[in-house]
Amino acid sequence: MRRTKEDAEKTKQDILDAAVDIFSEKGVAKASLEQIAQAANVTRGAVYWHFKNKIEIFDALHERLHTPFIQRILEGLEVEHPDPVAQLQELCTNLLIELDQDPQKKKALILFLLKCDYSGELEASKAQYLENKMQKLQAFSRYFDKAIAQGRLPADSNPRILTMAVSCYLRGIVLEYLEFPKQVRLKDDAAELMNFFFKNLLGSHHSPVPTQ
Amino acid sequence: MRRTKEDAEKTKQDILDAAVDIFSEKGVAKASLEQIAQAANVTRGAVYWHFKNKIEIFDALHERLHTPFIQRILEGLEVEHPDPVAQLQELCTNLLIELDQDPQKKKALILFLLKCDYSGELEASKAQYLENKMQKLQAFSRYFDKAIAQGRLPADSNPRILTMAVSCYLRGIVLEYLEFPKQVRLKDDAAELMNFFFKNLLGSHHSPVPTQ
DNA sequence: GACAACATACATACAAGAATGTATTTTTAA
DNA sequence: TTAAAAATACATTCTTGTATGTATGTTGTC
Repeated sequence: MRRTKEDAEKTKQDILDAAVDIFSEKGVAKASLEQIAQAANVTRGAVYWHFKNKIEIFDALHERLHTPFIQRILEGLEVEHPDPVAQLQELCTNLLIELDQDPQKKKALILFLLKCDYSGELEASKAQYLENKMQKLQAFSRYFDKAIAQGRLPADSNPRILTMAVSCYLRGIVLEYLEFPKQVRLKDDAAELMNFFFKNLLGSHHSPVPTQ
Repeated sequence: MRRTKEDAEKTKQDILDAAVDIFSEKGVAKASLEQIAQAANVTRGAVYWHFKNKIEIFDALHERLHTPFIQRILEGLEVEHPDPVAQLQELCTNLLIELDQDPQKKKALILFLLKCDYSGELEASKAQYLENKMQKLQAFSRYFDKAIAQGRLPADSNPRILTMAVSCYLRGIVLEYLEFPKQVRLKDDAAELMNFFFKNLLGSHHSPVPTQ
């Protein structure tokens, strides 16, 4: 059933969309290509035409999620902002609130944080995953570097620890939210959670010395 | 090949130990009982004698890990301590440092946090998992309740948010550590990470009014 | 205290289902 | 007409659960 190029591209996206559903429903390991094909209203033949195997589908989804996310963090670094730490706080809060409002993103994140493990078949994908994580950490770190250059952070603050702390805290919140949405209502709690965390770092401009 | 009761118990523990290894190597979903049996130097017959199926093995491991953990948190509540929040901070720090020093516990945690998903076959286990998590949250919360009763927390602090925040932060730290031990060196960083987090809550005894 | 009678602790063998990858067709756009 | 975009068919591989075999500990009984 030869289709036009646009049809083919749509089929491919249908397969990816179906994969998100099936993966997050059954878990990546237990999801079969037959199930994905059915959910996309095609046969396994179509799936194998567009993708080499399950791993390639997974990697494609991973990219589709991560690219806009890292872009978002980097964008903030371009903009001028009086207080980089406050900016980072806003960014984190907004990311959480937007997550709460975007079911698509939510499903994809559930998949990558809860429904997959990087053992065995996905081990090769782990390298890419780590690469992405490093990008994220570096981007976070640059917010703190900016703040330090502006003398806006307490003298005793350690940017490496701060970066790690933010990253861990965010990950923990997202996980708890995805797993137990009834307990963690991001819509209401995101701002307060972030506020508590950043309280230490704001306001008390220890040494408001201009750069240099 | 009837063995004595002690032999049988040892076999059972061997199977559980092997299961930890195989599960964390291949992931729970992809691990086969044949692989576990081989790692334990028995046949699948022995495995099926001691456990109904893979899920029962998983549940047994889960219990073996969680029971001492929750016990540990509850113990702290029995002891008298001048500052419950400082006590909680110590507890968290210690838990992290001990984790770094206990390869067995580490492997088990990797399994439950990174190598399994609760879709499909493990869905029934999720209820138990949630039950355990609730116990943990309540225990954490009781530390803050104590502190509030003693007037040792800032007036504007919200115990629900605090509990959530601690829980998320801990989870994030443990995850990042297990996944990237090279980046997060708990031995060196645990105290500082915890210190940063609790800084807000200590020292500034807003209203040191005795109970009532 | 010896010896049936039974239960336990496994090992082995087998049948059935599911999933994968590939080979082969079919249809139709270019 | 030829080659892309699938559908279909097939062989193979894994796993699982269960059924069955069997050797040995254990227990009650005389």
